[in-house]
Amino acid sequence: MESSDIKKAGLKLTLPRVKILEILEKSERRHFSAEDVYRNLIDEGEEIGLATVYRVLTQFESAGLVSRHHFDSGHSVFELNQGAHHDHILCVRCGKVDEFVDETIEKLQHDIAERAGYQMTDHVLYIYGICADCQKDTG
Amino acid sequence: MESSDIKKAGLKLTLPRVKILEILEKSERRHFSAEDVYRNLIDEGEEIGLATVYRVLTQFESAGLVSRHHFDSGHSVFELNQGAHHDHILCVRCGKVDEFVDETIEKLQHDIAERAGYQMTDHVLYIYGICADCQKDTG
DNA sequence: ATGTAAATGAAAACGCTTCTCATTACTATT
DNA sequence: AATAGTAATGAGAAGCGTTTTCATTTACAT
Repeated sequence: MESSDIKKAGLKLTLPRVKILEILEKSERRHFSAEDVYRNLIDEGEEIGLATVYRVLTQFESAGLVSRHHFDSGHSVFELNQGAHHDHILCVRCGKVDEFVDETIEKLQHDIAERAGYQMTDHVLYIYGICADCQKDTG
Repeated sequence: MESSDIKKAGLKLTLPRVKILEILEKSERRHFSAEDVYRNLIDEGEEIGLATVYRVLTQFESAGLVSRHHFDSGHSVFELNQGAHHDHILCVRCGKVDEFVDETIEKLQHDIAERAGYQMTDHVLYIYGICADCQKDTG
């Protein structure tokens, strides 16, 4: 994933787009809200508007560079598309996000869709729970 | 499910609550947005505010009478809790909602949570696709 | 009947996201 | 390197679903 991907997506190479892609790539974090990205930009001294962040993230999504998730219903979370497909498991206490893959579940979903007469286009699987750390904290 | 369930939930028996529960019960529809419920009330000549609809649905959710889903990220969808747990498969063209249960997936989710050190509290599984009817319509 | 706390309706506020529009910047062409 | 033409940007307003506020009304225990 590099700036050339921006051009491949048919988007002009502009500072906001390059900076936003950099933030998604360089951070050890993997999941960002638009606000998260915006604050990172401000911290780096970049004067990029929140509207632009939303626009660029949406364009990146259309281009297949990032995925958008709706973990908790309140706001969107963006994640750079790298590595294979995976689902998410989230801590309802601390907000931690882990990832997992289960081939059996993947296959079963296709089977279910087929049996129901649907041509499957996508799926969403979130597991919510209390992570190991949070279980220790409050019993 | 009857009005007595409202009392059991520790809620006073009021006209808005009774009417809303009625709508959820009587309709052949199973999934309602707050707006859907509100419009049904208006159509029946009830002068109940949208704020009340939201409040009552939220209370019903806390009481375990209804479940709230976030199918498409835009708005919440409510469903009366009756029958067993099930997941949803949705048509991205016409918005149809079907339901399914898969014990294997249910079990695998628990296993995954356990393996990741999480104490599972909930899960969300939505399959998106094009339903049989919509496949016919546009090929 | 009566008192008290809970519930309601209307409107305002809210948080996240998108839109508007005047200005700026990128890229292709000369 | 200069220019033209289109796309991208920033700031603020608007949009949308939802929640809150607050004065008024209602249900329920006494």
